Amino acid sequence: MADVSEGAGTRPGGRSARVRAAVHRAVQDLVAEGVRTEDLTIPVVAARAGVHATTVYRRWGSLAELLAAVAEHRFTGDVVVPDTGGLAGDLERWATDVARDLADPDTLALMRASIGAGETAACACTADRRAQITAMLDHERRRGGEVPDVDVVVDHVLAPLYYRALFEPASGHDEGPAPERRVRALVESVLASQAVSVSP
Amino acid sequence: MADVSEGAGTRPGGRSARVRAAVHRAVQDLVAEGVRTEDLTIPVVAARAGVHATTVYRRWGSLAELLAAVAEHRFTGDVVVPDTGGLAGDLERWATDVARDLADPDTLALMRASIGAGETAACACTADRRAQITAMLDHERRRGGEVPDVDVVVDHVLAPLYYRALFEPASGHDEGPAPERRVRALVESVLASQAVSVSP
DNA sequence: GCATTAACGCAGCGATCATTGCGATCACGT
DNA sequence: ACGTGATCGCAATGATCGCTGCGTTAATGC
Repeated sequence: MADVSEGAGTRPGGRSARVRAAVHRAVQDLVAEGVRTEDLTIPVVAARAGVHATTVYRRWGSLAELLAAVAEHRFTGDVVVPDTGGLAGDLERWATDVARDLADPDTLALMRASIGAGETAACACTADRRAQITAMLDHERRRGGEVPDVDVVVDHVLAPLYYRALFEPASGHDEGPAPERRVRALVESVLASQAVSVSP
Repeated sequence: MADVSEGAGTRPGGRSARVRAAVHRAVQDLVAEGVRTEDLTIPVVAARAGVHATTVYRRWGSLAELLAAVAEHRFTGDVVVPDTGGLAGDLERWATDVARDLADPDTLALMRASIGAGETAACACTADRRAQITAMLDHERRRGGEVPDVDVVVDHVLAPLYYRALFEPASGHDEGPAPERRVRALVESVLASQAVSVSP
C-alpha cells in the first residue's frame, strides 16, 4: 500500500520504483531482524534487496539518508484521522493506533536507527503526527467545540507514548495489563488541562 | 566531579581510570562537535583520546557498548534532587534543570547516538530520572501531602521535555520566549491531573 | 517505432576498519 | 620494596567498506 506510492521521487520509472521498494523493504526487514546498527551497512542492504551496492550509494549516498527516506515513507500516511463525532473519541482512537504502531518492534527499531542517523531522519518519524492532531482539532472546532492547543496535545498524549516506547520498553511493571487504559487516561488529562491551560 | 567517580568498574587502577576518562571525554567532545554517527568510529575516538585503538577495542569491544557506558556515566548523578519545601517547587526546579540539560546540544547529540546504538544505551539516558521523581514524591509524602503516581509525572513532565528535545529541536515557534513557562505549565497540569487520576 | 538519456550492473581500486600476537609499563598485594 | 598479573602501546594482517570508470538496460518523448 505504501510501496505503491513510491513514484513520488525524482524519476518515477517502472524499474526505479521497484528498486526503491526493494531497498526500503530490505532495510525494514533487516532492522526488524534485530541487526545491530554497526552491522547495518549499505552492502548488506543491497545484497538483501537483490540490487548492487553501487545503486544504493548513488541514489541515497549515505546510510543516514537512506534511513531518513525509509522512515519518512514509513511514518507518513499510515494513520488515517478518525471521525467518531467527538474530540475525545477521535483522540482516543488515534492515540490507540499510534500506540499500537509504536508497540511494533520493527517500527521501534526503525525509529531508533533513524534517531541515531541524524536530526532530519528523527524529525521524519513524527512529521505527520502534528498534522494529524491539527486535523482532529480542526474537525472539533468546526463542530463548535472548544479545543486545546496543538502543543498541549503533543505534550500530554503524543510525547508520553513516544517516551515510553523509546526509553521504557517492556519495563515489566505496567506492560501487559493496561495498554489502552493508559491512552484513555492521557486523553482525559489533556481535555481536563484545557481548564488550566497555559494560554491566558 | 563525575570523572572522579570512575573507579566503579572492573579494575579501578590509577591509569585505567585515566584512560577511561580520556575515552569518555573524547566521545563526548566528538559527538558535541557534530561528528556524524557513521564518522564516529573507534579509531577516531582513540586518536582523540590519545590512546591506542587496541585499548578501546579490548575494553569496550563495540561502539554501542562504549556509547552506552558514556551515556550511563553522563546521565547519572548530575541532577541533585531539590528541596524547596513543596512538591510544586521541587518539580518545577527539577524539571527546569532537566530542560536546561536537554537544551545542551552536546547532551542531545550524545543521547541521539545512544538511542541509535541500542536499547541498553537508550535506557541508560533516563535511568536516573525515575529515581529522582520517586525521591521527590517520597519527600512530599513524608510531609503528609497527597502525591500523584510516578508514571503520571513521567508522562506529563518528563516525557514532553524529552519528546521536544528529540523530535522538535528549534521548531521556531515557541523556542526562545518561554522555556520555563512551559515547565511551569507541565508541573501545574500534573498536579491538576491528580484529581482526575487514572487510579480508582 | 526510434532516438535520447537517466538508471542500473559489473569490476577494480584505495582507504579504513577490526583483530591478533608480543613486549613494555604500571597498579596492586605481601 | 618486590613480585605478580592485569592493562596498555606497537606493528602487522585480513577483511570490508566506500567510491569511480565503463558498458548495458530500459524508461521517456517525438
